[in-house]
Amino acid sequence: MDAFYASAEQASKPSLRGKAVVVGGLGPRGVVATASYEARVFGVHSAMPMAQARRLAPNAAYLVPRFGFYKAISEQVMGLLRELSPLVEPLSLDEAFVDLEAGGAAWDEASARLVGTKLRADIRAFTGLTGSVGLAASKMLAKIASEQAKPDGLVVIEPGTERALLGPLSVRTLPGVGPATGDHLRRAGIHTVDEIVEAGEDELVRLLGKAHGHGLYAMALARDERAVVAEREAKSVSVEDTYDVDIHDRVRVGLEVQRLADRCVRRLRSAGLSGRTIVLKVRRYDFSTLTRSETLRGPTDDPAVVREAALRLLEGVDSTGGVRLLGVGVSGLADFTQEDLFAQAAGERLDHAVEEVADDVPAEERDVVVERRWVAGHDVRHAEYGHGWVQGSGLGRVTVRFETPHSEPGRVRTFLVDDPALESAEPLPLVEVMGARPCHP
DNA sequence: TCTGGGGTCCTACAGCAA
DNA sequence: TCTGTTGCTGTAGGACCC
Repeated sequence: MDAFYASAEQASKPSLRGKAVVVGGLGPRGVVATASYEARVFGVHSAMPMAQARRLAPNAAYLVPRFGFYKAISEQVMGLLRELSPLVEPLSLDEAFVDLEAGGAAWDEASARLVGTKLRADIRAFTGLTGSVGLAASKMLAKIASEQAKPDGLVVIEPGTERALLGPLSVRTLPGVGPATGDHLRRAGIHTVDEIVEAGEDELVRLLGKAHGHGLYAMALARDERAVVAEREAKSVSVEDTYDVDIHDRVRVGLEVQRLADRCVRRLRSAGLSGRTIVLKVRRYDFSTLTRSETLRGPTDDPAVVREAALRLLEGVDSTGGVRLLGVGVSGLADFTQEDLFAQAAGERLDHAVEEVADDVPAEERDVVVERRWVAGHDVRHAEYGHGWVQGSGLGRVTVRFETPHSEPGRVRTFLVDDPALESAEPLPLVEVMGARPCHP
């Protein structure tokens, strides 16, 4: 999907169409998740600090991501993909590999092109959004093709043309080459894929280590035999929070760690999992990050056990100077819990306590309900004016733009934050209900 | 007002056991 | 019995991806 979160917001809010839209964390330490193509013109891009984005594009619309909304759209798209083949490997909410051969949907370039074209039309019809398709003989090449196809396009890499196409491209095009590896290669005088091939496999292994070296050399030769894997089992579950202001108080750090442990366990349980290794993550005031882990004798999904392990790990961490991020994770997962009867009985008592303490709402969203009731970008309904979305709030006021995915750009009105006529609302479907699979986020 | 959140995979090293 | 090798497990950190 092209600039997925931002496009979904533009489809949902007519007044934002054709405008610069930036979706991401709006707090003092937020980063950009997605920038619309209009915002990219100003130099705004993913992973950029939000503060920098605001300097570059002060007039863009800044919105908090609505994952539930995006997930509903994503499920529709994934449904369309599964009609093509049982082998669909989602990479994220907005990207997936499909093995067209396995589905019998395509067997040569012409049929593949036809399938891709129809898919793009279907995505547009069912979601109102545009997606790009890359068609090639391997995952790596399909990915590169889809990048080249963006936005709103289709690119086929024909068999036999792969090496010539890859050769002049930057090493950064290859999957697995990020900033660090890119720099490493650059210092060795290797800038393009061709130069990787020229350097030779031994040199690459010397530079990057065994696994990475062999892997990258194969990729440079366009050799990629990785299969499309439909069902991937999770290997770890984790939660983390970055705080608006560094935490110095050791007691508060301990409380936050316990909260995170509880949240992590709730996620673990809702996935029907338990795990053996508890991981504590701490990012200090200077952005240095450390992890501490402890492996238990058997897997657990007991909140008290995870909390205590996380606190033990915290004891060995120096937090002088303050911490900006805390995280708790569980790995070594099993799809069962292996506890004796006594532990289970004790666990049940404690679980009860946990569930009363907090529902499964992340801290930011809880704040939203309690303190900042109106979140920029979220849908609302007004008794008199109908459906709209929060454009901004502050100083006891909330500004709402009244429009729906199918209306003209709407008008803006301002209310008191506690106006009884105003209530939060669910997102409206992006495509008017028709046919068998209406978009119903 | 610098730098999110949720993951995966790889490497290196220490300790232990065969 | 001592020593060296090998392989596994646990731990920590780094890179990468969306």
